[in-house]
Amino acid sequence: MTAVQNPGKSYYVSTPIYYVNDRPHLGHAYTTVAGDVLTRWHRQRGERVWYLTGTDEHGQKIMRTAEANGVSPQEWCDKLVEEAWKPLWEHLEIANDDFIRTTEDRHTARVQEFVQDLYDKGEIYQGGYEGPYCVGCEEYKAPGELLDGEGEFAGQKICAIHKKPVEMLKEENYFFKLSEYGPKLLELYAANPDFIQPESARNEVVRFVEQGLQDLSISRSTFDWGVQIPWDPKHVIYVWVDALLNYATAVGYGSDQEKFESTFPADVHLVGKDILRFHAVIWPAMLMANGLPLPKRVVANGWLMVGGEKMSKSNLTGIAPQDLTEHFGVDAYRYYFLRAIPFGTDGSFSWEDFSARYTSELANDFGNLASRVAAMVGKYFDGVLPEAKASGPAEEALAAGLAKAVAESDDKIGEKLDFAGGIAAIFEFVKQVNGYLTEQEPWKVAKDESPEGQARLATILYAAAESLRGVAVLLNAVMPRVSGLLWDSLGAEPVLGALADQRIGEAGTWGTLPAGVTVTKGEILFPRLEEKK
RNA sequence: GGCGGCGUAGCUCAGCUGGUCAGAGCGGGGAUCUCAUAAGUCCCAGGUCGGAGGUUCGAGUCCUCCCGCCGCCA
Repeated sequence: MTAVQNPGKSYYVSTPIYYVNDRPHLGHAYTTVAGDVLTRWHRQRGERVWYLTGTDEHGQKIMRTAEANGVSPQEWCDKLVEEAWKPLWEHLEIANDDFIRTTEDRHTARVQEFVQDLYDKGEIYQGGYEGPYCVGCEEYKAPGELLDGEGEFAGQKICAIHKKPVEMLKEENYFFKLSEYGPKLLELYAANPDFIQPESARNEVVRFVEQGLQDLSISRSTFDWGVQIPWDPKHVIYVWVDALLNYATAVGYGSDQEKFESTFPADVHLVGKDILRFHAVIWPAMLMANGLPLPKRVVANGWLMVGGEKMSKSNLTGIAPQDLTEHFGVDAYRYYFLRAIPFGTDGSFSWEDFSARYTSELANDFGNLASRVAAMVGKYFDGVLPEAKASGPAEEALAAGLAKAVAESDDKIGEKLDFAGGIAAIFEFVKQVNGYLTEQEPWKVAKDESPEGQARLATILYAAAESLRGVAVLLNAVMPRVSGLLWDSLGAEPVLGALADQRIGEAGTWGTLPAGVTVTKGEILFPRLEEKK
């Protein structure tokens, strides 16, 4: 990690600028939840944070989809954004600071300025182009990467990704001198090995750039759903150039310099593997061309495999996030994908695995722990958390376990974006607390009515409750609602303040939860799942 | 067609530069506590490490070929 150069700068994370051609699916939600956990974590470190998401609404594909549905492109986007995208993020408790739409004036005006700047600097020139074009990909294809059509498309060339016929297009286009940035990009990758993650993705990008870059066609004149080229309004700006700029326009580029300087560039651009190249090649080249600072990291997450069926932009499965949250709940949903699949690698998901982890990890290990501790404080101390006056080695071991969980999860979640590893560290501690209770047997100690026995009982239950306090703080970023329930159950808020305000750095400070708080049993954290389905 | 990568216990996966590397979690089986969401804790896995050769004193761990997946490129 490099030292912070601008102390007042926000930790800035973006989701991909999602193409709003259709409703969001599991893959979109996976990336967005990851970014939400990452930013919530950094907020709990006490940092200034900016979490951006938004939608890419231009391009031929959207135009045609809208046409097919008998509405204007803008109406189509409005409907999807308002009825599907924004509601899903609310549903999943995504705490984004902004939601930018590329059809908004604050974006389009700045995009024109940016492109005009490049034009004025000689980074853009006019040229002609003719070739096979895939509407699905929104890009020209090299003849060699096309497949021969079969069945209804027999005799035609089809796109290898979309399996649909390509069209021969001829355009007078404007080109960005991307080819000149190959060496600089390779230098960037070499000087910053972490710029692209994971490593497998990085290697592919490096190899791609090493083979030599072509100049990028950045205008289209065959349709008009886009941002006009300022000096030649017959053209609209290539949708990806338009879209990528959201990461700058949304944080004040060209309009609010103070905001821009305190936010830009991004610390982390989260992307799917399919759009990695746009973010790791074109985007930094665009910024270099206009003398703007480059993002710190572009991190690609892997594919989710469902029952062996891979999901992708062009192969949507029928699974909506709501199909899962309905059964498992939002908190468990947020937890599951990050816990079960190492971030950055492809991973398979199944209903059965989700169900198994829910029952074993969330309900039995974690939820039940909270339940048994609250029940005992209620039963033996009338719900008033007693003081720990007889601590010993067992309690020291617990405190050390919590400190370790804090350190490990902070490094893994907050720095390495290893959500699975970080969550595992927290749950190892949960397991340790269960083991502690089994060894200490407070239910037996409770029968010893001597002062020593009662002091020991008080100490055990205090230690268990204090452990849960730490767990609530650490899990808040991942499962805000349930962690809040636990926080309430511990009676912590009146004395310690809101859960979201608890600092990660202090989460391991043993003895933070003061004796005397009112512990209540409260709502079951993770109810057992219904047998159905 | 060229180049990554993958194929390890029922399931999901760890196994860096070759010699406790045959593992973890879950499921399953057994024991045990009883505070708790019939939850907790402890014990039990003998799987030809995709297949066939080869290098080596010794190979999931290196080489060759083959089979099956996946990605990038052409």
